[in-house]
Formats: sequence, C-alpha cells, structure tokens
Amino acid sequence: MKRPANASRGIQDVLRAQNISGQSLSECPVRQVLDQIGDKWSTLMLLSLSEKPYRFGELRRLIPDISQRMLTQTLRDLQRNGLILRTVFPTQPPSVEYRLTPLGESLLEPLGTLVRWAETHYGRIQSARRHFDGKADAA
Amino acid sequence: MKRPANASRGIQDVLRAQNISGQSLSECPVRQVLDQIGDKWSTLMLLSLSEKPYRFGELRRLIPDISQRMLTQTLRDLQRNGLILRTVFPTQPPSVEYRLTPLGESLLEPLGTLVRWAETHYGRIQSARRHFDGKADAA
DNA sequence: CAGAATCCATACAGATACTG
DNA sequence: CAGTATCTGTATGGATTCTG
Repeated sequence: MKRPANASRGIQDVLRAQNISGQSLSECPVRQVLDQIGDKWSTLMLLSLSEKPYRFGELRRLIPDISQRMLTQTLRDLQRNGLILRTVFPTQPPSVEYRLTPLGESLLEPLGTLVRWAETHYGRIQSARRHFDGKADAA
Repeated sequence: MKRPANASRGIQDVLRAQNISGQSLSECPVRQVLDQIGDKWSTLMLLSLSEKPYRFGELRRLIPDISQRMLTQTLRDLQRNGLILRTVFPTQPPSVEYRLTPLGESLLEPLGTLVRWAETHYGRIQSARRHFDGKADAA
C-alpha cells in the first residue's frame, strides 16, 4: 500500500530533534522555512524565477495582482534568506535583475513535491469543504 | 549534478496550468494548500498527529505554547479541509479524538520533503541572513 | 525604472472568562 | 474535558504619493 511509514518516521525524528515540547518554536528551522514560503507571494515569486531571471517591472507585469509594496518586500525577504540574488545594473534608468541562488533552486524540488500534491488532491479538499460547510449549515 | 531540471519543468507546467497571469489566484490549488499549511500551527498539528491520534487536551499539553483558541481553530480548519477526522466519544466528561485521514496522511510525504530541506539548508539561510543584516547595518 | 514612505483596513492570534 | 465568546494588540497587506 501507500502507507508513508518512512516519511512518518523521518518526521517524528525531526519532531524530536526540534524538541517540540520545548520553547524553541520561533527558532525552529521548519518554522522559519514555512514562514517564508507560507506568505502570500513568496512561492509564486520563486516559481516565476525558476523559469528565468526577471527584472522588477517584469515581475510586476507577470503577477499583476501583487502590489508594488508587497513585491519589494517579498523580494527583499527572499534575498535576505539567500534564496534569490539581486543585481543592480548601473544603467540609466537603473535596472535590477532578480534570479534564484543555488539555495533557491534547491528549494524548487520540495516545493514541486508540494505543488504536485496540491494538484492531485485538490478535488478531495474541495469536496471535504463542501461536506463540512453543508453540515455546518444544517446545524 | 543536482540541477532540478525535471522539478522545474513540472513547476512551469503547473504555473501555466494555473494561468498565473490570470485572476484565479484565490482559487489556485497551490495557494489553498499553502494557506493551510502556512499558518502558524497546522504543520505542527499534522506532524504531531502523524505519530498517533490524540485528544484535545493531549494536543494542548504536547504543544504547550499554543493557545486554546488557536488549537480549536486549527483543528477545525484541518477537519474542514478533510485532513483530520474528529470523533466525539459520548462519555462523561466528553472526550474528542483527532486523527489523520488518509488524505492527511498523504500530505505527510510532501511535508516531510519540506522538513528535510529545512533541516539540511538551515545553516545557509542563517548565514545569508547574518550577511544581509550586517550589510544593512553598515549602510 | 525601481523603489521608499505614509496611511489605513483587515486578518491573525493571544489572554481571559464562561459553558454543557 | 472540550470547547465558545469577547476583547484586544499586532502583523499583514493594499492604495497612494513621492524620489534618485
């Protein structure tokens, strides 16, 4: 069958390693990564840059519903975490290119795993929600 | 080498499938999944329940720094999305058991991939941050 | 072009008190 | 025991205006 026994094992090891019942939640590596990719735009940004490097304005056009504030902020966070590289070309007017670092590229693989899971199981989530909301209405 | 060319390919397909430049961001499967696992407690909850089913109070003791409000809310969201199953035993006083559904268990694998990535690359993220913050201070 | 700065609404999350 | 209800502070994120 598809019991993910080994995955579960690995996770439990991590749980223990992180001392889940301790106070080190904010410094937990898993939490830090989730805080980054869990925000509204980081994932989309990483996936976009996985295609090729982009400039600020290009990213803006590529993801029309991001505000310029959030674009700046997301890019800065990703840069701070070493996931993307920011290169300023001293032209006039200035142009800035963003590209994935090797570290950023290495994140594409776990991210891809997640993306494929989402694609595959989306329908089940949807129907679970309808069922849950339906029962809630009945009550 | 370790160029994740295939992962990148898959991601690009997903990007196109999601019509990234369209308006369907809020209904994007990937986004919905990230909204769930990206919140503060869901991942910890799923990982905890991957070990074995737990009751409300047990979870509370297992994760001491979660507030009871967030525990309730996180569990309800996970239940709504079909990732965990809530079973009420009509005892006195009542006891409620939470356990992963098969759907929830299937999420452990992509989650494990992410967790392992975080573990492996945590050091590089940390040093990238120090470097970034150091340069920011200098300016 | 690529941003910084400011203002503002809402979402998220903790503390506390109460209930079947 | 397993929650709900309320109140409140903080973080998130959008709109708008301004700058090298």
